[in-house]
Amino acid sequence: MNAMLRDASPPPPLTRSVEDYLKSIYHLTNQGGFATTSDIAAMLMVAPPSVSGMMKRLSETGLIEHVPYRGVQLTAQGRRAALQMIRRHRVLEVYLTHHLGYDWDGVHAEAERLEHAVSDELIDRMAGALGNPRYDPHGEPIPTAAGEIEEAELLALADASVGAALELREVRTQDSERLRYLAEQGLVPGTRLTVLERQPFHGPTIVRLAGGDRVVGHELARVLMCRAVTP
Amino acid sequence: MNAMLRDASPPPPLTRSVEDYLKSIYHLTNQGGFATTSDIAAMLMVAPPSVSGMMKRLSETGLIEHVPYRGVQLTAQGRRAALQMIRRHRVLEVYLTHHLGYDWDGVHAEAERLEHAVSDELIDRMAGALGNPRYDPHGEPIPTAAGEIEEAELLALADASVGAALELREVRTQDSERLRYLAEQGLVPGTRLTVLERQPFHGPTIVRLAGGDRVVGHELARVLMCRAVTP
DNA sequence: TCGCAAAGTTAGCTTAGACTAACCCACCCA
DNA sequence: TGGGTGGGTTAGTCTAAGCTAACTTTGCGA
Repeated sequence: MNAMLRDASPPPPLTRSVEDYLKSIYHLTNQGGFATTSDIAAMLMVAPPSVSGMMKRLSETGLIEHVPYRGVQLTAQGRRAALQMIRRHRVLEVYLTHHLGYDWDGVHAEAERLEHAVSDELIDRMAGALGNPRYDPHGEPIPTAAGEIEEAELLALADASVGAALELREVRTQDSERLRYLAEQGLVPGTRLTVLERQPFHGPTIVRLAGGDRVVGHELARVLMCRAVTP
Repeated sequence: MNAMLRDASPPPPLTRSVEDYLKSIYHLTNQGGFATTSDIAAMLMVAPPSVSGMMKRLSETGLIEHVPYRGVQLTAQGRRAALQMIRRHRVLEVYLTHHLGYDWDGVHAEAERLEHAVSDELIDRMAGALGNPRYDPHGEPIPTAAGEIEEAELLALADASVGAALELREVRTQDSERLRYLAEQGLVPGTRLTVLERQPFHGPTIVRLAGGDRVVGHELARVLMCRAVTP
């Protein structure tokens, strides 16, 4: 209605829903490109028209860029908000595992709810109590309070060539059973490994760790994200 | 509609708003009697008709007993839910002060938001890490996980008779300035004191602590809740 | 005891965010 | 090149929870 008034009011705080949408869009566009309506809908378990409606509101408030029938991308402002949520989530995951005895695999749901309620002050205090960790328990980088995030060149173990020396950096699943199994096998972020062999036709990858050799099926090898290292 | 269906579905989780209303009603009816619409409205900073609307819903779901134009009281079920919220709030306050460096007076707002997002498991872990404390930083009793709360016979310092030997148990204010001032004076939960003198006409109360004598104005003496002790 | 002020309630509107049903656009393939 | 088909959007409904305006009830005090 009135341009003066429009710009005068401070930006309202984001709702829980908006925070969730921004986070999803960040994850879906992380490798570049657009996030589609149906991908967002699947990730948040809502119906596609709910996403269309939210996309309209978010692009009106300048958090995303929406190309109808194509998809959406975050604006700089939207990206900043998404990274803040990701920082909250990952700091919470580290804090809950290190200080309150949560398992690597049970911490996600708790953090998912808390990330909408914590203040930045509390997150910074938790991070401080942990010595400002750079990675969460899954190995994913934690954005700084200033909104910087490490962009690592990662490749899935399933795509690594035989002979490569790697450090396992991220485990891209939240599934408890898979996480527990991988931890038993010694496959946690930080582990060094060498690719010994790969069977064809989506067969397993055989790797050598400090603790011995492991046979990793194709499905799991696709979620084990690694960084090349010099042996 | 259908009695079979009505009882078959599990009770839906309470919304944030409902949790806040139940907590307010608990506090307002703690000394017995009814909570009135306008008291609840003032405590939650909403308009009275919003309260009337919510009272209707809450009595339909069996959480409160509503006597129109008179007020409301919690049912057993409502009281259980309210005590759970109070446990969450108070455990959070202790945890944030003891483990994350929050001040006695700055912790309330953070706990107010977190109490709606934490799981009971997290609260129990926090309580365990603290050695299952019985009182929060204000001296208020923490309900157990089973929903039991200590009902203490407390009297305000302003009402205590001269010569009485007391233990300060609760400080019934959330105001930062007052809390800071009282802490400086050594007036925190657990402090032992003797009433030396009281000036008439709402004048100050003079008390003796281990650390010396203090003059406490009437306004503050009304929020300092004490328990009689044998000297 | 009667009237009026204060308190409580009802009626009706708003917003966020979900849903279903129905319609539209883009693109692949024959 | 022109259908289909599948994914995206629009239209319209629902619920929770807030609001204001208009009403009813209660109970105090003249």
